[in-house]
Amino acid sequence: MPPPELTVQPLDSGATFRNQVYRRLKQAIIQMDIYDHPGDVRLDERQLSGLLGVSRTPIREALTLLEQEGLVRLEPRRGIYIVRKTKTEIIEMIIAWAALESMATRLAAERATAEDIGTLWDIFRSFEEQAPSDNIQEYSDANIEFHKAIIRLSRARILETLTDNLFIHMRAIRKLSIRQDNRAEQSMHEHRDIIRALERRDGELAERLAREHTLGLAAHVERHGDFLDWLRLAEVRSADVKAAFKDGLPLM
Amino acid sequence: MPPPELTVQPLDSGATFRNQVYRRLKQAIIQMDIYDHPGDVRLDERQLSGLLGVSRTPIREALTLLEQEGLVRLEPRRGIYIVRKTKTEIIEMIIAWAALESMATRLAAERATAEDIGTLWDIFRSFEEQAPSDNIQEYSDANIEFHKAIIRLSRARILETLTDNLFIHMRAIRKLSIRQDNRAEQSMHEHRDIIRALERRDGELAERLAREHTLGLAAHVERHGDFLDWLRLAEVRSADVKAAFKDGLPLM
DNA sequence: ACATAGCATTTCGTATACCAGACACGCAGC
DNA sequence: GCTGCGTGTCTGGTATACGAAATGCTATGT
Repeated sequence: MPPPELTVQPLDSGATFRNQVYRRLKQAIIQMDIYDHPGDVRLDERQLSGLLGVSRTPIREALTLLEQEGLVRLEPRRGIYIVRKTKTEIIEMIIAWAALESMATRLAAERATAEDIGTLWDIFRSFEEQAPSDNIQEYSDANIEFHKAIIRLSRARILETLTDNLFIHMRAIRKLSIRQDNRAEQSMHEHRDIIRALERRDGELAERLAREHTLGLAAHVERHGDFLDWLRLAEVRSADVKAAFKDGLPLM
Repeated sequence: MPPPELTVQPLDSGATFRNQVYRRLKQAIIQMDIYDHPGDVRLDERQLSGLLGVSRTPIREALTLLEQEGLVRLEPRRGIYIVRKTKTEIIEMIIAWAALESMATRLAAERATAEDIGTLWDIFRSFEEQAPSDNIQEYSDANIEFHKAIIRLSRARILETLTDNLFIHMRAIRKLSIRQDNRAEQSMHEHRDIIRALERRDGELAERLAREHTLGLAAHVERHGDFLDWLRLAEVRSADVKAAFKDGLPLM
C-alpha cells in the first residue's frame, strides 16, 4: 500500500496587494462595458489608491500588467485610459483565437476522454436553452464557456492562457446579437458538429470545423462591426450610437 | 506644391526608466542562455538597482512585466528567479506557435504581394548557406527569422506579437542541433515547399505545410528534449549535462 | 474682447524609507 | 547528535515623499 499522499495548499502566495488589485481592476474593467459608452474612460491612480485602500505602488504595478494585456493605456503625465479595441484589432484577435482553438480541438480529439466530451454536450444543452435575443450577456458567456471547455480538453495550458487573454476582449462584440440571419442557430449547429467530430475522434475534421466556425465570426464582425470604430470618436453622441444599435446590429 | 509636412518624433514616450530597464533585463536574460547552466539564477532588486543606476521602483515594474511574459518568477520574500521552461511547456509553446503560424501562412497566401514572397527566397538562400553544425546560434536565429518573416506577411499584428513572445523561449532548444537525422536538410525542404505553396496562392496547402513543419519540431523535442527537465534539477552537475550534450543531442 | 505670459494644479514617474516574512546560524536542552 | 527555539539578516512588498512634465486658469496688457 502506497503511503497516503500529503498535499498541502501553497498557503497564500499570490495574495499580494498587487495581485489583488490586478484582479479587482481587471474585473471592474471587464464589467463596466466600456463599449456601451463613447468617450474615453480615465483612471486615476490616487483615486484608486483611496478607493482600494492601498498605496499607489501596488496599483501602478497592477496597471503595468493590465497595460501589457492591452486593457489600459498609460500615457506619461497624461492619464491612464481604458483601451478600446478597433474593429481591425478585434478581427485579428478572433483570427488568432481561431488558430489556437482549432489546434486545441485537434489535440482534444486525441486526448480527451469520452467522459470529457460528454461534458460538452451538457454545456451545449444549457446553451441551447438560452434565448439569445434577450440576455445577450448570458448567452455570450455561455458561448465563451463552450469554447473554453473545448480548449481545456486539449490539456495544453498555454492554449488556455493565450485564448483567455483573447476572450477578455470579446466583450467588445458581445452586443453583436445573433438576431441577424440566424447566426445563433447556425452557431449551435456548428457547435454540435464539432462535438460529433470529437466523438468520432476525427481530429482533422474537428480542427477544420472549429476553425471555420470561429473564422465565420470574424467575417461576421468584418461585415457588421463598424460600430467598434465609431465608439472611438469621442465626438459621437451617445444617442447616435444607441440609435445605431437599435437598428438591429448583429453580433456573435 | 503641398506644404512641407511637419512630422515630429513622439520625442521620448517609452523612454521611461521602467521600459529601459525592461528592455535591458529582457535582453540580458535572453543572452545569458540559462539553459547552458544548471541551477537557478537569482536576481536581486537592490543589486540591479545599483548596477543600472536607478531606484528599485522602475526595476520592480520591469520585473513585473517580465514575470507576466514568463521570463522570471517572483517569489515573495524569497527571491526573483529566471524561469526555465519544462520540456512539456516548450512543446506546448511550439504547438501554439504551429497554430498561429499556420494561420498566418494562410493569411499570407491571400494578402502577401509577389514581392513580399520574393523576400522569403532571400532569407531562404541566406539560410541555406549557413552550415548548421557549426554556429548553431546563427543558424537558429536565421531559422526564427524565416518564420517571423512569414508571419509578418500575414499583416496581422496580433499574430506577430503572440509568436514573438513564444519565440523568446525557443532559445531553450537552440542547442538541439540539426545534426540528428538530417533535420536541417529536411527543414530546409519544408521551408521551400511552404514558399512554393505561397507562390501558388494555395492557402490551404501552405497552412498545412506550415503546421506540419512546426509540429514536426514539437515531435522532435518530444523525443530528444529530455535534457530540458534535467537542467531543472540543481543537483545535476554541469559536467554531466555537458557530457550529455556532447552525445549529439538533437535540436531544431 | 482677445492674446499671452506666468503661475498653480494635476498626474504620472522615480527615489527613499519602512515593514514583514523567510532563512540561517547558533545556542540550549534532551 | 538531534531537535527546537530565538535572534539577526536578507529579500521582496508597501507606503510615502519628491520631481518633472502637461494642462488649465488667471491676470495683465493691448
